[in-house]
Amino acid sequence: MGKGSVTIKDVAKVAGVSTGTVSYALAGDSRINEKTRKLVEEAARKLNYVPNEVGRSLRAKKTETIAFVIPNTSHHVFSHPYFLQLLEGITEVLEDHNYNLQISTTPSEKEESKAYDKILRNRRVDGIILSSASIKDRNILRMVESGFPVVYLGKWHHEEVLTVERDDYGGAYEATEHLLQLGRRRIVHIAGPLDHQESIDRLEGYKQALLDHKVLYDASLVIEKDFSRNAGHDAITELMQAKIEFDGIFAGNDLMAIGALKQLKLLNVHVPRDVSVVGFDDIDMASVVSPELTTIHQPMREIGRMAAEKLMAVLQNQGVADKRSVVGTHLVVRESCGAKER
Amino acid sequence: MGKGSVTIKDVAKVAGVSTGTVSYALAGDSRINEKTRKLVEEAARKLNYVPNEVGRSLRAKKTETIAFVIPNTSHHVFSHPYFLQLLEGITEVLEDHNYNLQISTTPSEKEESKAYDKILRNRRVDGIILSSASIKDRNILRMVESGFPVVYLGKWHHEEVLTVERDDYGGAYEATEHLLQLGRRRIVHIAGPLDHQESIDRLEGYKQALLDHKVLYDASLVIEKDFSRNAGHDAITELMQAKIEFDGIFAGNDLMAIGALKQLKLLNVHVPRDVSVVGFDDIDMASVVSPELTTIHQPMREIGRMAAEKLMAVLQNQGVADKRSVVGTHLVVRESCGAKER
DNA sequence: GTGAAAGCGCTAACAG
DNA sequence: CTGTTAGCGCTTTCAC
Repeated sequence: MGKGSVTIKDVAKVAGVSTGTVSYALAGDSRINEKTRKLVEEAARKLNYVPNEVGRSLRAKKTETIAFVIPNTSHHVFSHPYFLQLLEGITEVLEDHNYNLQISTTPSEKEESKAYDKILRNRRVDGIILSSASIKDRNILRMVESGFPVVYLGKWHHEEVLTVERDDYGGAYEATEHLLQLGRRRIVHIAGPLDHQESIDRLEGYKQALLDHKVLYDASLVIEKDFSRNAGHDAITELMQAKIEFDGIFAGNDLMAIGALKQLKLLNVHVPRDVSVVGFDDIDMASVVSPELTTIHQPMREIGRMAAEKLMAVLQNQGVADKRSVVGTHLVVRESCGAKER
Repeated sequence: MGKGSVTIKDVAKVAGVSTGTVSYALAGDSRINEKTRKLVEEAARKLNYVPNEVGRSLRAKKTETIAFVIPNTSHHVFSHPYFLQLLEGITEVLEDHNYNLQISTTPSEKEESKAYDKILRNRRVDGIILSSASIKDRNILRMVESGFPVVYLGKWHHEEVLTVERDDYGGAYEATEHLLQLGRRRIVHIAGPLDHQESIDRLEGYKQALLDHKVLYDASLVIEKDFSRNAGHDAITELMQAKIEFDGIFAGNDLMAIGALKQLKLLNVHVPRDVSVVGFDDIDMASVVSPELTTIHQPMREIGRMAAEKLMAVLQNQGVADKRSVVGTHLVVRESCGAKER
């Protein structure tokens, strides 16, 4: 436990060899004599030597660290429960590969451009997993198309970009169809922000399901909100005030569905008798609310895993099988739709 | 956009000065002539120069990165919703200080010792925030008392260690007292793992409240579980099978309380009429379950902020005012205790 | 006010 | 087989 940290020089001195030999010995290079290797290992152990990763990184030009980048205000993303699952999936894979994970939020809107640039070029990380963002975000564009190893969590219009996508369209279609099959015809869609691709796709899935079931699309039934619980709450209030009739709700995510559920209860609208509700995400909360929320399940942890695996493959030059991966979603029928009562 | 990344040398060449001058100029050192500074800045901008942080770190012997270390299986911690709030608080502060955040999980039990050592000595981070862990964990001990800048999230027996603590004892006392004041006398405590200090303290608070209200402590009413939703569920099942009577439950955390709530409903035990339930944490879920969960609020985001602030103070040699910080908790009365019906 | 050069800790090419 | 050494990119003395 000396004062400064112990370096390879210290080990070399104690073992009575050169630093180069220490480096080779500790790396298990076959050229090093068995005896010397033991000697070096002994010295390293005695001194409690841990290689300085910064020196190593500078030399190797890689850090064995990747960043999970969260665009825009961190607050927004952190409020989403599925973020944890994503993180869990990512860390699992990184552990296997002995990689480190850095969480990067981008400070303020204004500084975003600079912030992204820094992440890309300061060499602190070897690659990034990029959480999905507004399609208007020019910085995302630059990041994704910079050539820097990036895996984007969402759909991207360019074939060469590595992505892990959910089937937003298909999930929305299934959710809406489920409501239609239950006999619902006036189905509200509480959409997420429509500058987000996932929101657009979910809206499209909703529309297509209506079309296929010969139900006229009514724009007044679609209401754009911001993915928060309050948003679901507000959506109901607004619909009621506008005296818009509806017998079903397909919410763009579970939080909004849960907000809606609560407000409906407050207004004495019975779910699922009067209104059937379906969400999207299948967060933990969905199974504890009452009535329990019927929703579209997304395997977020698996998505995290896949993204990390894909990035690892690139960084280790293994080549990725599919640039695009689409993970399936499926309907989880609980109580809020009324299907179980039939 | 040359092939390799642009270094300080490139900038120096273009600006027609030495690398030292570039470094000074970009740092805004007053010794550099205004004109030269402009020249350098211009060159840097033109080349899109971003300093290599690894080189900088090696030289400065600091990385401006801290680690948030999560002991044991990551899965366990990731399943706790408050983790996000903690993370949010930490990142907020780090952003202000331009520090990076690394999430470090410790792989397997077996490897823990080595893993901790690496974190401490590989120089990839300047300091760590350490999530609370089992009191039996010897590695935590070593980390905390290694002299490396550490802020521990929880109580520590040694005065010199920096901590941010919740008032587990006080919160538990308040929760239990609330149940007592509602006339409950057979109060079950579903405790968290008792090798965790917070679980011990909550149990102590529970006991003391009983004592102060002259209610005999009955060990058969205390049941040790693992903080998960299933655990709450199981606890109820076991109590019922053992035919133990109770009219109140103080759960060691919200997840267990929510699990218990669900199982009680299944068994047609009415909450709060037959049994009053109080949780601990005040996670988001607590306000969406039905009945809504009365619980002890903990400001996790604030705790994250404080921990990060404290670590920043140490790393920037500002000296910390209080080595120990204890943040208050308070009771949030909702529906599961029955107080609102009076 | 600026340049030259040392050196942070490490690895790998080159010599021997 | 092992030692010597250059150099990753940066900052900061030390000269001039």
